[in-house]
Amino acid sequence: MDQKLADTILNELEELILDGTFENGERLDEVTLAKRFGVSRTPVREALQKLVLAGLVEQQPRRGAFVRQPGPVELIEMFEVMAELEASCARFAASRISDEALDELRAANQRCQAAVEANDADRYYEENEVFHKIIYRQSGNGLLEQEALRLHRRLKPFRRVQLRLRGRMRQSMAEHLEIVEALTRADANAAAEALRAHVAVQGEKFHHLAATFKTSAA
Amino acid sequence: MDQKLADTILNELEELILDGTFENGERLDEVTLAKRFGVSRTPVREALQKLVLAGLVEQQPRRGAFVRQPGPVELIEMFEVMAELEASCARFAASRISDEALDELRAANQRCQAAVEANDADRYYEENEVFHKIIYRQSGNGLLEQEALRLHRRLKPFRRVQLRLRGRMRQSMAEHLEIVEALTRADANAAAEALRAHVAVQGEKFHHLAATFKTSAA
DNA sequence: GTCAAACATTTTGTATACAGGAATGTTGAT
DNA sequence: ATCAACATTCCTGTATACAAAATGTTTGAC
Repeated sequence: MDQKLADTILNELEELILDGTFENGERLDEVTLAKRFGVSRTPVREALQKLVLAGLVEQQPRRGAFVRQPGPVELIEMFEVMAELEASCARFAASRISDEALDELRAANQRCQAAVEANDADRYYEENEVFHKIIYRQSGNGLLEQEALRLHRRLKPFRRVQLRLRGRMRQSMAEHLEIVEALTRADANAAAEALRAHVAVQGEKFHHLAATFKTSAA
Repeated sequence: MDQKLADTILNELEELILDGTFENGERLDEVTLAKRFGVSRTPVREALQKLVLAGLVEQQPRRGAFVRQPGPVELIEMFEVMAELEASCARFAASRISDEALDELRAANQRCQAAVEANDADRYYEENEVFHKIIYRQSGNGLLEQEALRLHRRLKPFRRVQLRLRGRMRQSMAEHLEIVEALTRADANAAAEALRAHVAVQGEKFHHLAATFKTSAA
């Protein structure tokens, strides 16, 4: 039924960090967490180790583990890499995508369109995710797919924000259509370029938004 | 001075796996490893967890940890992703590389040339690594650099083999020159394309070599 | 009053002890 | 002889105990 205790702790902790429940530099005390989850320190330590590997937590020897929310620079870097990874997925997918997957892509896109017309940002967000994940999968490269999913997940909280921008959903839709078209033509370069631009715009929009929001220091 | 025990174990284990000291499906018994390294099970477990995250070890719940050498399919996938990552590095580096780094690149290339003329494969291998790592760094994206370094390291044992092929060093050199030229012109697409091809060829050569070597099953 | 040193406290890192599940071997029946 | 059920044993996962290091506090000297 349930997996290892350490894994459940890992998931919960990850959620708590991504949700922003834990502040940025906040210290993650092992015994406190252990008590909070009602387990011993051992599974907590395991979870922390993995979070370090995932980049969510920084560990200083003999000092402890600290939440490590990405700063502006790292966010830009993550969006840049995301754009490159997705471009690569599109490049491969252009020659490898199946007809069924192309249909699924179009279907997802139509659901996106419906969400735009209903002005349903949540719905759009969900279907957009489906759209992108199909392309990851259709890269035909399991490793690339994994890496893309990993970073996608990491960027989730930040990507969501930029949909609030006026007209962003509509623009995003147009970009989707261009991507599908390029994939249909099996034009690897065009597909890669379209997806790269699509994601890069997300990064820029987010950056813009963050700049307007924050008056606090970096 | 010395880091955590668990980290040294991690490094040693990683080395042993990459060196092929441990067979593919080989089981990694915790107590055996603990005795071998003269420590308790705790740091060994930590190291194993991290190796799982790194993809070198597979863990089945309540069953144990097993060495997970990549099969032919995964190797191809890794080389493909490596090519894409390096292409991305080149793309960014084209506009971000410093003049000093360009000089270093040319210098490394000259040392490569010297190694070719001396027919010194080991020397070439080393300088080639320097060459590539400069480009990773000059992508100006720390995350991308890290990812590239990670996969580079993972592919190390497999990349080395293909240098044995007749004329490969000379061909590789020519490709290096093309890369440097594109970077000098700040031509992002050309640089990306050149590096992608350069790495892809490595993958193909390796694949070719593996096919001729192995009569054993996959 | 301030600075420094020693001590106490807290917390990480490691070792060991304990519990439950999986695999293997044995025994009995058909 | 083969198969199945059971018992034993081994190993993983978790808890706890111990050691060392770092931080904070108190006390004493200047």
